[in-house]
Amino acid sequence: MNAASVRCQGGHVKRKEKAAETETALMEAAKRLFATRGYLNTKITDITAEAGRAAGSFYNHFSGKEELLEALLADLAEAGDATASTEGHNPDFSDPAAIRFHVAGYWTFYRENAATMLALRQASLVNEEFARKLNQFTREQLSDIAGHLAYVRNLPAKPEASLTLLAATIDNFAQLRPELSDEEAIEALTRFIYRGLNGTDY
Amino acid sequence: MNAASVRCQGGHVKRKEKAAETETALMEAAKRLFATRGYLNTKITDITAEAGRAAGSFYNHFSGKEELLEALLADLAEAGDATASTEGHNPDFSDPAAIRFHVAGYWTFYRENAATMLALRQASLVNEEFARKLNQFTREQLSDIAGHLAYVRNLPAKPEASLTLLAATIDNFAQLRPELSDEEAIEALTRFIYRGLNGTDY
DNA sequence: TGTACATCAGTGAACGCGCGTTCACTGATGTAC
DNA sequence: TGTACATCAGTGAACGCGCGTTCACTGATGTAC
Repeated sequence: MNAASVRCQGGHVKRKEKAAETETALMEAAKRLFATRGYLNTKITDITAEAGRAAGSFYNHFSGKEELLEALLADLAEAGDATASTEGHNPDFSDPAAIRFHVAGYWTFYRENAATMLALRQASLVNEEFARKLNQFTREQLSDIAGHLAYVRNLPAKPEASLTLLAATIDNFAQLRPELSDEEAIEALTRFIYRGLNGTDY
Repeated sequence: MNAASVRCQGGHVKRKEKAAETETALMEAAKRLFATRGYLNTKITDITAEAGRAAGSFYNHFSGKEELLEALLADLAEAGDATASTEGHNPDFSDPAAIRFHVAGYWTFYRENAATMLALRQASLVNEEFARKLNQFTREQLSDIAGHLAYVRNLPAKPEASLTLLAATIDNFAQLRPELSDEEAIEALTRFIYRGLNGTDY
């Protein structure tokens, strides 16, 4: 019955499989709890209970909650890279469509990984190390976009500052979760950012 | 020598005075610590030590760290109201000067109360109650501005959403503390927001 | 004004809760021969 | 293939640290007469 107790031909695979199952079970359980009660309010024993394992089992896989979050961040970075690299996208930020494309990409990325994003933000407040890592991650995500600003003729400020303005807007707007549908939110952000960067409407 | 041991004519004032002194000493100590190590990382015994009092003294004044933060929030609200009410300001957000005025006001307010703002944000992550209170406070601060949007002919989105865009931008930009002087930051924000709201440059 | 008692702010050692972390143990899986 | 031993993932009770919170005590201040 139990999948983990089925013998498979090759031998010496099942033990690692079982361990891997437990590890992902812990990570998934953690994400679920982070989403509802946040990273800081989630205890290690909450995670093991949610995953249906004993408390001690946690330490077979992670040295602590921080290491689990690092694993989630690694997944996030992978997902982020995957999204970014599959794009043969339009980099011309004087074209509203290009901005809309990027806004939509960020929006859905944030939506799909909200639990981990929230956890990272919370961890950053308490842990210097995570503040650095999250900062680094954000900068990597933005590096792609930095180049796109070169297409804009009349930026509102220095390129560096303009990029920060763009990031600040979209990032905080996503966190505030205004009472708008995804489409409305993406449209509002696109228009505001397009205007802010270009100084004209479309 | 010690101010608290000087007898004053009226009698029965000194005891309350001393208590008040200790209370403000605790609040000031807390703000200092919140600014450097954050609200969540600051222990009650850290605060009493920083204020030069015994641990037990804390509970003569506050039932816990939350209540101390509420007191800081009350001060903040007072300061916010004072700033807002002294203004006979220009409400026309189709005029860049009006936007600049408000941006500058928020910017310096945030700068002067950074410790409490940070503490509130951190507390909100862990404590539902504070999330509501901070939200309420922000909405009060914004209520003034909501009216100013009526002067704008061609908003980027529904008034409600436009207001959130404005708030998201300025708020997160302040938190990110870009490497700009105050003047540059205010100018960059003003221009970006003016454009975003009006759809034109100035 | 003086004396005796009451009250209050402040003290700091001690208590105890919550939770992270350990560790001896179990049973299943893998390995050696 | 079978047997005996080794290894490993998982268990959960127990331990102990950190820190919030209490409380009996002190000395100063206020009050009553």
